Amino acid sequence: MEIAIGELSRRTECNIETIRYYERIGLLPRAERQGGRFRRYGAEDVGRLRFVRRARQLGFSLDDVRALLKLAASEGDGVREEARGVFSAHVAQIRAKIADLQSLERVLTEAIDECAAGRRPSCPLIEVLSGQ
Amino acid sequence: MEIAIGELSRRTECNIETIRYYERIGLLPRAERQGGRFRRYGAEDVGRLRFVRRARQLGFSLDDVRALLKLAASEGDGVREEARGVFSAHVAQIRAKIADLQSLERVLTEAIDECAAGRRPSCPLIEVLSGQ
DNA sequence: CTACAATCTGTAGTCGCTACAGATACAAGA
DNA sequence: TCTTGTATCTGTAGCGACTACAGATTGTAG
Repeated sequence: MEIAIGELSRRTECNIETIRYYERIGLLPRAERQGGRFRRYGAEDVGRLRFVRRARQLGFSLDDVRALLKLAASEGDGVREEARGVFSAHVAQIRAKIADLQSLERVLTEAIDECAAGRRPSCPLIEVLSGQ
Repeated sequence: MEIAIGELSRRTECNIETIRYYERIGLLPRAERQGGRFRRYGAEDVGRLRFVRRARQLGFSLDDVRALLKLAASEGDGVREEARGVFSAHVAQIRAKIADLQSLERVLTEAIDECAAGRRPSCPLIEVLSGQ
């Protein structure tokens, strides 16, 4: 199986420009060129890029993805622990982000409710921003 | 009251570079210069920049902040409704983001638990990324 | 007089793409 | 044969919201 970049893009649902970008930053290995010009890919490349896309969908940074690719390629007892480390750290970040957003939501919702109540002479939304 | 940029930075807890950036992109008005060189600020500038920083802490984009600044400066019946529109749209975005992150959290946590259970021969974390 | 802090302008870097411009190669249709 | 269209190529610039310099200049304290 030998496919061009357009076909790889279709199969992985990854933008062509993004594929070239990943190659440029060294996340993907440099693709072989047909006639020194056109990139050619095989089954392994499809798998690797799908892996990358899936990790990105799960919110991992490209640096994380790099580490995970390495782990996926290596074997041994340490792999599980290391992968668990990357995943746990990521989940911790996500939880922190969720907590942040929830407290934002609370403040904003309260201000909107206050505004809807319409008791105040000036707009409570603007007041929230103007300070305590 | 006439203060320099360093003092403004201290009073608003906003980076000096960021203040200059805000001026450059037209979010803040161009500051008067003392001797044609050093920026000078007054009480109104402190208030405005605090407003901006508070809005940013609440997650509003700079474009939103621009709109909110305009609303805060204007008077009339429309202000409340317009402010409510900006706030509601923002809350909706935050809720969507929270939902996204929660579903990420679920997927990741399940994978980690599966890994901890240790029933599988290969690492479930890597498998999650490798696709079904 | 000298040292140091504060300020100035302008530019480049961050992250993860995305969108061009302009060149080149190849196949199908008139 | 010529034209049209598609696919690819490289290289660069843009997004948002800063942040971090370099290198110049000015103000203040000892």
